[in-house]
Amino acid sequence: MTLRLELSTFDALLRQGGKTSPEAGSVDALVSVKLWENPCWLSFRINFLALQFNVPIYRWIEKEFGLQRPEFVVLYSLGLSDGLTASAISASSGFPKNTISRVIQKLIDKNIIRREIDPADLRSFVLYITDEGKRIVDSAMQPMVEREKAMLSGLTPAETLMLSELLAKVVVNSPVSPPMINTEENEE
Amino acid sequence: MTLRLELSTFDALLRQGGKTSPEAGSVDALVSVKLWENPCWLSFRINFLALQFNVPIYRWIEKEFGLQRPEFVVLYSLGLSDGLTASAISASSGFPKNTISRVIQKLIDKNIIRREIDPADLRSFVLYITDEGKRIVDSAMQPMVEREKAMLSGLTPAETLMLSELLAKVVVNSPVSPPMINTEENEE
DNA sequence: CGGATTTTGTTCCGTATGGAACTTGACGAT
DNA sequence: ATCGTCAAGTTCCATACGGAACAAAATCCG
Repeated sequence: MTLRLELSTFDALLRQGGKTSPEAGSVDALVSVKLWENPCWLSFRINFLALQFNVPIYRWIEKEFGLQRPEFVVLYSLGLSDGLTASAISASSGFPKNTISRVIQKLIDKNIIRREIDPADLRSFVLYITDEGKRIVDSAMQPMVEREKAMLSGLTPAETLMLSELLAKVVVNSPVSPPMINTEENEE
Repeated sequence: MTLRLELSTFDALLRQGGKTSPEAGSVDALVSVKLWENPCWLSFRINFLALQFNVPIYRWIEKEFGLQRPEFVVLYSLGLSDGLTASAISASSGFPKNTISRVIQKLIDKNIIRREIDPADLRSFVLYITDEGKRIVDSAMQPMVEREKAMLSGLTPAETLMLSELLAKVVVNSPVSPPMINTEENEE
């Protein structure tokens, strides 16, 4: 139990990182607290930004194409890399296998994707996007990119590039399938 | 309609930002594609990291304290800033009001938070964390911070500080309650 | 080879979730 | 004042979600 949690000045610095504009009147009071006085600054900022992107985008996609989030995730994945298996999509997206499976059925019924047996492995299927599916992904792409641009509009190009690099580094480095090792006490 | 979407080399640069290690054998194939060949690099990286943090942490919290995500979010919010209203928590967390409302009831039943009438506004209640609630937040804090540290372990302190600043800047700048303006076509 | 183990995808089922309608109180205008 | 509008919370309800158990095929290994 050599582990010690010290609230160093550097941690405080991290937490308050970027608190350049002291007024910052634009942001909600509680959001301010969660931004600047939060030991878990990373997870708040990440989750906040994820919501900021997802909620409007997926609401729009639902209204526009009648597809809900996991459906579109599968479609988008195939748009990026056609010919995937269900488990590959599940692994990369974080949705459990059964959700992906259910959603694949729906997409096949809607004639948005297509499924072929993999002769090499009779358990799994290979999924392909149809023309209709391609059309949907294409017309959804621009609003999504625009939304990202809007979110990044406060950064300079250099800062944006830096952010991109740092996030990628964290993703690559991030321990895969984190087992959430039982920290200290494990009384069951 | 002066808006034009050009795939400049800078966009490509952004997308591939930080692709320093060409081998990068550790990361899943589809994850690689979504990282490096994705027009929506921001949303993927953000969502991926959010999952990377949330899934193990909330699984652990559920097992350890019997609280599910929105319950803990309410509790955590009060831990950061006691004496909030339901709507403030809803706004800052992104969960809809009814979910927060339901969850508050549960937490009151479990004697983890407490509710008082706001004499200034008879519609709303002010919420306070109880000693039991404080105890839970305190013992959950360390694993959460540890998880963040683990995720950031690939960055130098300087890079971590930079990431903190950039994320904060994006959060502050991010358009509040994005209306998802109907981009171009709006045929209904 | 042949039985144990792992992997892929599906089905079952209880429950958490969020949209919509509703109640009650605050507020603003004429 | 009183009406119309808005804001805070609650309730209702359909459904999307994910854990767990499952069938079938592949893989491992003696």
